[in-house]
Amino acid sequence: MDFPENPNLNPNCMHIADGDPLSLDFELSEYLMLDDSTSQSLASSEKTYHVLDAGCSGSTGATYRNKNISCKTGVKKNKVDIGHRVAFRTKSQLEIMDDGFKWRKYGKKAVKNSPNPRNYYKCSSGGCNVKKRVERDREDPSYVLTAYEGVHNHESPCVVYYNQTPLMVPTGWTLQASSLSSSSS
DNA sequence: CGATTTTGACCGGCGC
DNA sequence: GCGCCGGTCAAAATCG
Repeated sequence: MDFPENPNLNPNCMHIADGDPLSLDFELSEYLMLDDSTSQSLASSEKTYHVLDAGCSGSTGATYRNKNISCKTGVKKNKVDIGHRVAFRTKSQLEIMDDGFKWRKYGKKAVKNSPNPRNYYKCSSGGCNVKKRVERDREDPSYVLTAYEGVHNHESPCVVYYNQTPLMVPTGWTLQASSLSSSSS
């Protein structure tokens, strides 16, 4: 898989602080790796995801066509290709998941596909233009769809690195292989 | 008092 | 060309 900038540093990994206040019960049901080179071609509301098998070290699984989280304006020709996109679905009451970075909300939008508003966050660290998009699953309001865009070029404010582990799983998270059938209640 | 959130306006791309 | 839609901006409000 591609973690081009920082081999040690997962682009969007969860940095779990010790004694993390995350006591809520959410389970990561899907971890989706968005290959940007393929997403260039998206012109409709369908998008191709590469499923990253949870618990398996960074292997791209089969492509997965289902949701339409993302949209057309993800990559602008005039803008710098931030290159890295990760989306995953999390079962959680709260959509604000503390992944160790500081996020500043900069927008909220009601999207057509979903009855739920979508929130836009930016990494509040200067020079780091990683963005994050959070919305509730339209079919499962108990799930939260989170999409990261870009790679952090700095360390997390509360750094706890688990080197060479592609996916950080806080204690209490239940990872599931990326099959929809097993992810639902 | 600085940082963050809120919220409506604005902008650009795309389909018709 | 126009309208729709998603994404971003920015001023005001709020919070710590």
